[in-house]
Amino acid sequence: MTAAEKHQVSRSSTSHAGRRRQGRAGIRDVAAAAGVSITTVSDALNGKGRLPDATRSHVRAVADRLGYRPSAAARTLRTGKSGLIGLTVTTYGEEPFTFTEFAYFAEMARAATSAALARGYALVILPATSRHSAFDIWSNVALDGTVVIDPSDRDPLVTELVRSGIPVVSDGRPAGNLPVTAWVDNDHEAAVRGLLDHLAESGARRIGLLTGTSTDTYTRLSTSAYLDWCERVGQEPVVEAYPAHDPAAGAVAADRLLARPDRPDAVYGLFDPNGTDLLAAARRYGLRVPEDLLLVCCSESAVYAGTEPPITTLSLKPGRIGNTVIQLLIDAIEGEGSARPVEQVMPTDLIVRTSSRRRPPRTTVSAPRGPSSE
Amino acid sequence: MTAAEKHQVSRSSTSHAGRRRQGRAGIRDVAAAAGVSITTVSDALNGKGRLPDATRSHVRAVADRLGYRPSAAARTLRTGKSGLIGLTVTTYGEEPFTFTEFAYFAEMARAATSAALARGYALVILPATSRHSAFDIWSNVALDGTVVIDPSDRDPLVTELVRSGIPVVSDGRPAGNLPVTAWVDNDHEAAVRGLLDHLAESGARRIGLLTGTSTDTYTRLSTSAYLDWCERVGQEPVVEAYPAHDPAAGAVAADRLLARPDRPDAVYGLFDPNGTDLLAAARRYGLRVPEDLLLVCCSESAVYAGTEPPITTLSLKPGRIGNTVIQLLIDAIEGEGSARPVEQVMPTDLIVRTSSRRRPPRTTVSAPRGPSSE
DNA sequence: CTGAAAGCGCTAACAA
DNA sequence: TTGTTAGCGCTTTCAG
Repeated sequence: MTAAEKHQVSRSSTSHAGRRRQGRAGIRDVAAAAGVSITTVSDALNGKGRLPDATRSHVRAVADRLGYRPSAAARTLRTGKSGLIGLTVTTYGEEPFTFTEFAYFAEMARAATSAALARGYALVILPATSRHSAFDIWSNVALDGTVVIDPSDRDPLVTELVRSGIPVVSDGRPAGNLPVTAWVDNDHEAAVRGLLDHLAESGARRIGLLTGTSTDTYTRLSTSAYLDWCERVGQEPVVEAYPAHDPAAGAVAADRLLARPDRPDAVYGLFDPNGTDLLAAARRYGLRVPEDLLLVCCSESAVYAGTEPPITTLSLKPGRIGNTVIQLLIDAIEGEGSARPVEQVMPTDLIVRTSSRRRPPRTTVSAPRGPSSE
Repeated sequence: MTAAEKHQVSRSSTSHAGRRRQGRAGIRDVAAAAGVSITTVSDALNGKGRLPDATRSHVRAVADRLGYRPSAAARTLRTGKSGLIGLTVTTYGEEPFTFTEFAYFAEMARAATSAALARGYALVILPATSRHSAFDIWSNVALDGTVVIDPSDRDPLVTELVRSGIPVVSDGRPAGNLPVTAWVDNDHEAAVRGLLDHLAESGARRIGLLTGTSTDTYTRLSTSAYLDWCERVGQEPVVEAYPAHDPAAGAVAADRLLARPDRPDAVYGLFDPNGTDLLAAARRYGLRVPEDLLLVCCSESAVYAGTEPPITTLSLKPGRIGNTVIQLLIDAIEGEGSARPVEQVMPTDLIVRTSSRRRPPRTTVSAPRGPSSE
């Protein structure tokens, strides 16, 4: 084969003598078909350079006709940006993504996905551990940045990511002094204080706490805020703790709390299922809610609007958090690494429902009671 | 600069004369530091070739010491595999991922993520539409395959993906004759027949259906199975339909169904929130469940185990579906495209609870009733 | 305004 | 057994 022949062949096909006819059209194919250079094709398609509109639209038409799709891999290699953001939850160990269990994760992830997409990025769901299966999936995907939900103390994953130079933003303030790029968290202490005040205003004399045995920041901050509040108002703390991972344990702990001799007349439950469990326990002990027992739990679940009675919840606004996390991360990615970490504390929402109102409005009580209590 | 000098420089640094000192170590840096060639480094790290164990471990040690992370982008470009699988839900329009609303998506996505990770792939969450923001995010990420949940008729996204040669597996059978690589779906007709039989066995004389107004496959198949069943047993159909997207409409429809002159003594609701809505409606009309009204709805939500009374649900087993979808997709990706499409129909589970049992067992009734009925 | 050429970092033939 | 070389498909200076 002469040089000329070779040249001709590599023009019409994709370089290697004539084979690989089935593969998608490449940028050279488009260039050849449009009668321009590959540079012009690239510029035309990316809106770079200053080509005449005629050339631009011609190239686009040809590309369309050939069904040309630029190779993301090549673009990533060349530009160093993949448009991909990792998302992981490290709290609850191996199993990837616990969003089934907690509405918080679902909403947070949804908002984060949405926010990322709006800025041209996509989320990749990754496992909590660095070494998952045979080979490390983390280093198999080109990430522009990573969101870590609830990083644990001295999380090795975070450390490694940061060391390898990729921005990391965490949902939940990092516990040890993890070198995250930025973090977003709720003001858990203010939230607990606020809701305890609300319960006290509703007439609570002795407020109990249903908390977890683990040492994550959320549990720790919330519990100590409760203890501080008790000390401030001079109430003896009434606390039951259980391993939050275990859903069955929650029901038992709820029961235990209401079985105590110093039974509280109001309870705050830190975790999503606590409301249901407490309500069931109250029913078993013949306690009316809210007359005999005021109830609040931290949850994003919609079910608490429909229980009997509806239960007051503390919402952490996970959607807002997910969105903020993504904004900070993308800012860091695109801002060429702006040195000092950003910390953002966000407010919570107490959604007050019947379970924590001492006197529910007459109207809603009498109307539905008619047909239901036969 | 002489050729020799140039050679020397490009050995010690990363190719271009001495600059770019801050970037992560590349494969050449490792090769230089270990005193071997880059091929040897590549082989040692990937377990390819047949190097002496000494070399292998030496190279690994050096790579570790330098904090070497291989470039996923380069690997992807070279090998043509990214290890990335797209995940999208097209049913409910623009908004990416509706997993907040339906426990089905959450569980399906969780299982899919887990299954993919176990085989060395990660999931990327992508929007339903091809043209999302300014530029097309779909063509900005290198995908080895895609999972599409509930593709709509002649989905342009699916068509385009398939045309560009990437395997697509759908959760839910494709409606038009979309050219998906494979699909997985429940046997919705058998499920509906089974649950109607169950209701009839529990004593139902007139079973109503709460369905949707949209024409997706699930709604269509379930509704027609209901109508067929009615015809077979000689019951006049009692149907109320509402736009399933609108949560408020569901409650209204539930109410309408129980307000009819030909009020059913049993109801099946096709969508997740129907159980709660029907229960509320029943209460409003003074109907006891299950004594006056038998209830079943299709849902993955755990709340139905805790309602008063617990409600029988039809589970589509989304976890199993998510897992199967991923297996089929990865098989297609790694199996070099095995021609003919694979169709997989999977069974459902009817989780029978109090709401559809005419006579609940004595034991579970008397024990808890003690403390609760003061 | 357009084209040629140089790689991005890696893997896989092919040589040595 | 190890090293050399040729690209994967694209973007981006830098000449024309």
